[in-house]
Amino acid sequence: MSSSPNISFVLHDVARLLRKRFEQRSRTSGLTRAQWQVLAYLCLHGGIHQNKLADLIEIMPITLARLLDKMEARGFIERRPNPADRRAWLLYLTPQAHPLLEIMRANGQRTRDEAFIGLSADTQQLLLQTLSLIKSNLLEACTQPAVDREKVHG
Amino acid sequence: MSSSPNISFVLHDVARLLRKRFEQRSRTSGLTRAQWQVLAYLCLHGGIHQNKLADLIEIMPITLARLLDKMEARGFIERRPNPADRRAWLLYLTPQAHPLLEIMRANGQRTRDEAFIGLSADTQQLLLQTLSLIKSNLLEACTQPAVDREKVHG
DNA sequence: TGATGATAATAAGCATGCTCACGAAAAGTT
DNA sequence: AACTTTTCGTGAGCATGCTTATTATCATCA
Repeated sequence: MSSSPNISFVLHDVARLLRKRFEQRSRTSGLTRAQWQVLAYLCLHGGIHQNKLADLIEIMPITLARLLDKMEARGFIERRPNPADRRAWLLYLTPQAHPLLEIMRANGQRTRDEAFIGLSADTQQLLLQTLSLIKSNLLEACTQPAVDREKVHG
Repeated sequence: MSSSPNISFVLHDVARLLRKRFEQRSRTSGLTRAQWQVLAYLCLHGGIHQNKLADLIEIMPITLARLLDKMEARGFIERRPNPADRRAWLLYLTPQAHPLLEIMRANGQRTRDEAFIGLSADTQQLLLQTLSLIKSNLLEACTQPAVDREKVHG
């Protein structure tokens, strides 16, 4: 690491702060960032399986299962049995989830507005492109074994 | 959220994947990303207090305390008593931490190399500048109260 | 049909981040 | 000196992410 700030650390900090700010805003609404992401995807893909949804969001199925447990307990989503495959659930938003969509969307937008002060539309566009490329590089890399250096003096 | 991918979600994904890939690489070395960050800062600031270090890394002091517990148990750092202030510890790397610095630096560099395939040096530089600006916006924003919208129909 | 393998969801257990709360010690005030 | 406030570190408890392992069900093929 050079003396200039490490881009990975900064990126990590930004992600953490975005989440923190979003959740400061959404505390009374009762949805966290991760739960809101699930809700947003589920809104577009009603009736999806858990593993498919986990694939879309790119998290581990078990991570999604835990999120869904909480959201189901709060009445925002439901798991309907799938007659064609008794292993899999079909996921749906409940009616009471719909008012939240608008609120969460607005909270996300406000958080982004705060975060992007001083950035031109072009810069934001470029940022999105750059991040998308990095994400696709990393998704590819993560599927390949990573050879660690030996413990000491490898 | 429009139909185009939300920049916050992508940013969050990239941070998560960077951490995942780094830790795939570092598994046998026994240091996680967060612990490596602590080690890197501590290398530059031997003798610092916990709260000061937490401030530098911009995490909550309690989060740092937990990290230090583990790193102390593994013999990578030590907390020395501070005769001038019995509340505060003075933090130091141990000698056996030093070989790890090089290994972790190399792992970080390799992870970044994988992540930044296809990005020009200029684009990387711009990315760093952009992220730094966003981070500073968010640090500012987080200090101010966030007014939530009312629960429903606010 | 019966064994074998793949897939859906979850369990167990860990790491890291947070909020809230607390005790001990220092610093400031009267 | 005594009281109040601030600061340092940590405990408790939660959320989200991971790896690894398990159970139930489905799919395949001999």
